[in-house]
Amino acid sequence: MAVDRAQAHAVVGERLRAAGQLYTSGRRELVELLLDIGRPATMADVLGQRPSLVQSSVYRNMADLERTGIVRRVAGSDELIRVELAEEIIGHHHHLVCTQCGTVDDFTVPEAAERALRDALQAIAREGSFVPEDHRLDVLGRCTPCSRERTIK
Amino acid sequence: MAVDRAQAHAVVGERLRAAGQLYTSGRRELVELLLDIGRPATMADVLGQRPSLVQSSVYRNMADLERTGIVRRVAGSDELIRVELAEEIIGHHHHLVCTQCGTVDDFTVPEAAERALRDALQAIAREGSFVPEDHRLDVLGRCTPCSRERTIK
DNA sequence: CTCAGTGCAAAGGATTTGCATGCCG
DNA sequence: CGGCATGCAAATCCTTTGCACTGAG
Repeated sequence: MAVDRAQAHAVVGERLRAAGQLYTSGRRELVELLLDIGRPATMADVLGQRPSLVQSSVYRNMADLERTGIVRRVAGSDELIRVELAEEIIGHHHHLVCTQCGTVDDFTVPEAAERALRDALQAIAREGSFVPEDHRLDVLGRCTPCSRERTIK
Repeated sequence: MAVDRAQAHAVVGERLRAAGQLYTSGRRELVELLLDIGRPATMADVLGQRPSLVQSSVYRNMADLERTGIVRRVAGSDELIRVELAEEIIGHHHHLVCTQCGTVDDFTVPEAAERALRDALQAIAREGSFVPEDHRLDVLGRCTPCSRERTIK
């Protein structure tokens, strides 16, 4: 997924402004970092790679960006908060979740499979009083590094 | 999904024994409770509904049951640990995750849709060095109670 | 008698909040 | 100016761990 950074920033700035918030340098840096990382990042990832950023501000800004629909939370196999840019910005995709180290990576499926999935979900959206907004299809397993390690204990 | 409790307990007891562990009353109570609740439960749910149980023991027993494959973790929209009995016991299903209150509920899709999904996943499993073990298809949205509340702020 | 399991209390780690200050519009 | 954003530190919340004790095989 090739992402036009300038455009990404434009979208983000616009959204924030629409919500009465500012696109400050701290927020810009978060968006920049997420674009760089190219996969769901934990807060530790973010803080580790941008030591200049302050923990509480990062948490608060992520929450703001999430509320504004710029960032979304991603569920891993542990209980750490992971975030990535909205699909509107980085494109539709799914996640490979390592059950051992917790790392989450992106992947896409062929359009045909994607269509089948869409159909399946359509079937779901029916009956209930539950109001569907989104969905997630994750594949759990061992990432490349972890699958190399010998069977643990 | 109708579950035969006696049989469920039999399966659990057997598995634990095979792992050199005991099916104690505390563990039995957890399994019983999970059967009652009928959906992924947080630790708070468990502790709230069984005040006699001790926090640390519940956490430890859940971890043991998870290691033994009797219980599995479920990802919600928050960072709370949620658990449910393995599909081997309660049957294959997917999850409705409320993005507002965090509640997770079970649902199943028609067999045709299930097949389509299976095919889609098959297409995924090929390419990578990632070793797939399991997958999850969740629908995110607003649960019935939350969808009734007026638009928040 | 031995080892797994339990209770209780304390520790740990991640995330959130309070408050004073700085900065953009 | 007025309000949103930031830093720093302290507070919270959930989860994990240490240790002594109990119980089943």
